[in-house]
Amino acid sequence: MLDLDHIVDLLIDNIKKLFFPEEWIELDMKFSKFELFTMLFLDKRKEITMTELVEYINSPMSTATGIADRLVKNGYIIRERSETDRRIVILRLSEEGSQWVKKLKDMISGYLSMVLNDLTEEEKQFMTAIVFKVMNKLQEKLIKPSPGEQNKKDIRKIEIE
Amino acid sequence: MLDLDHIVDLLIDNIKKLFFPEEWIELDMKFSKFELFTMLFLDKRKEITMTELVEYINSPMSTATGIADRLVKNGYIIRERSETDRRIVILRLSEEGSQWVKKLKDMISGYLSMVLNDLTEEEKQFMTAIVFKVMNKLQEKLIKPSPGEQNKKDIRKIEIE
DNA sequence: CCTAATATTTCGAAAAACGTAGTATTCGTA
DNA sequence: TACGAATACTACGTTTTTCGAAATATTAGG
Repeated sequence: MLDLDHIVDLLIDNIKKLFFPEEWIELDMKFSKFELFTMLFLDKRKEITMTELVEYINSPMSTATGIADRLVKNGYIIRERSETDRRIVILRLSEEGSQWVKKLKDMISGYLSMVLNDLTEEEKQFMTAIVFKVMNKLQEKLIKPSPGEQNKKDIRKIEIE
Repeated sequence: MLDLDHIVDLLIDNIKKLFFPEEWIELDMKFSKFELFTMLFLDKRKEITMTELVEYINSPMSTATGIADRLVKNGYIIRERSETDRRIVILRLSEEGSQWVKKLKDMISGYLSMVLNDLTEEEKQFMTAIVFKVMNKLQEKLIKPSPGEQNKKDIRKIEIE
């Protein structure tokens, strides 16, 4: 009844909704995906350096500079130099930025609790178990990516031949 | 134990993975999001017109033209005129395009079946029920968006009361 | 101190999205 | 059956975003 291909199609339909949220949510996406996740990261960490940002969003430094430029210009974040090491730039959310993230997260919470409230206790329990199982399985698989894909990023140990 | 805020954070982490797949999958995303969903739509429908494409990806015509231009140029789709109405352009996947979509869908199927095989029969049953319940609930909520947002697009069947 | 390393910005180029104006074809009707 | 409106797209130019390479500023190490 629910064969794999069918489920894949269903999955794709739902992924599309994430990529085009404006089609079904009243959410004015005034941010690029980089900007969005930068804001979310800032909301979680409160203060980050450019280097930390680059590690998180996995982009070149120059891209991160552009992101910070725009977010500062539009008033969503604050950029200041570290007092102890003046090379380092520290980013924080502005009041407006915090508000925006809060609004987004509230919206997500809203949908989430709506959905969760619709489930029975038993279903909730099963769902928790399933989610953990799925995440573990994926993690496990992804920890050892296809051969030749290891040492792809972060500091490399150089093999001396 | 699993409060709402926690789940939201978890959700965001996982959404990030969808937006930055190259960080955890060996998937060379040579496509923009528009191009990607155009290919997936073509894979499902086999033949589409520009107008149908625009309806699906919800973009201006000129954007769609650009998408088709690039996909044709790179050999993933074929663009031809309708015989019966020469204004209409018909898009189809090329052999290379089909191959690429197949590869992507196979990869998704792979992860999916890996995860599903890890679940017990009981869990699978619960999951199916939960997924449907969740999707229905969301649908139900989204069918009546915030007031003033109705008749936004496409033709609606009007309920006569 | 002076050189290397670190942290970040600047600059310029390329790609993507899209508004507006234009072209080609078909439809409707008089 | 001719001709203006409607339809289906494309072309062009601008803006935004990403990002490589070179430049700048600060700190660390010997």
